[in-house]
Amino acid sequence: MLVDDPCACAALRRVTRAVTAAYDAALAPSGLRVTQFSVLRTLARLGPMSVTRLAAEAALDRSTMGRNLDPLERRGLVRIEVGEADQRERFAHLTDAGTGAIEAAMPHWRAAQHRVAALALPGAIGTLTDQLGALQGT
Amino acid sequence: MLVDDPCACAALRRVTRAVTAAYDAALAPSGLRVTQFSVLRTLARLGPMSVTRLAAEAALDRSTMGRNLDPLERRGLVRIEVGEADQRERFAHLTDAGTGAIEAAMPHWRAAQHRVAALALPGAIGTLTDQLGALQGT
DNA sequence: ACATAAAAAGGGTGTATGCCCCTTTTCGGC
DNA sequence: GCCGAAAAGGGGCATACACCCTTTTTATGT
Repeated sequence: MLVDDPCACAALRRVTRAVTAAYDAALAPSGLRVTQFSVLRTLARLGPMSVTRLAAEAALDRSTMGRNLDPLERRGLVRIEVGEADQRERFAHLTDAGTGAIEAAMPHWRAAQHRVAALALPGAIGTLTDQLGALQGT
Repeated sequence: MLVDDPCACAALRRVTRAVTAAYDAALAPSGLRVTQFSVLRTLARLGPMSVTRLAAEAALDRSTMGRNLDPLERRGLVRIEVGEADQRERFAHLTDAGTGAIEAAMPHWRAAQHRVAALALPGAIGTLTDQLGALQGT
């Protein structure tokens, strides 16, 4: 029945779990997961924005991003405010505590980045991301 | 603060979400998700085995694999039985319906494999998996 | 033989992810 | 200026994932 070929998706999911675990372990002292760190970093890079925009930046479902913000808001790292111009929008703002959390986490994140870079050929992940980016929104 | 370098983990998670969505869409006619298809395929390849062994094969947490089996058992694709020699073990068996589900899903899965292979350099995912496999169990 | 260590699984909790439906609010055409 | 379409979000549902702690069962050492 030819079921012995490796599944590209299963392989990718597997390696992603391993990499996520490595980043989460590295970031543990900061109390952030890599997913949460990424959200904070996006807000630091691009400034306050709506949940929809934040979800689009991360290529995540809107409702997923909304829920991912919950623990960050509970911990006071992010503040959610009703949009001024458009009252439907909820704007996510990085708080001072959020900025501090990023700064505290940065060295641990960089350590994880270097650990992964030491294992994978430079640009391997970037190349894959670019090539498979075509699947986005399929 | 140097927050502009792309996060390898975030990039990997993102591309994995896209690939998973593509496989899930391709497999939709069969009513299986790629995660479920992978579990069934492992059972077809290696025969009945305990939850712990199945989790180890997939490099997944034991409790996660236990819960992933629930929907498959509910749909009658997998049967869970208490181990004969070791009564602590729960053996997962592929049912006839499970075998049929794999066969029905195979052409859709192959289509997804080809679609991904057409976008990514051959072996790119395999190479990455091998290189980053060192993170396993860190 | 018995006490203890170790393994297998289950349940609880928390996060991550996406879909669908519903309400609120805005926008566009007329 | 009104009315329907479209967008933003929330809540419900289901899956995916991992950690902890507990219970059951097996293995081990003396």
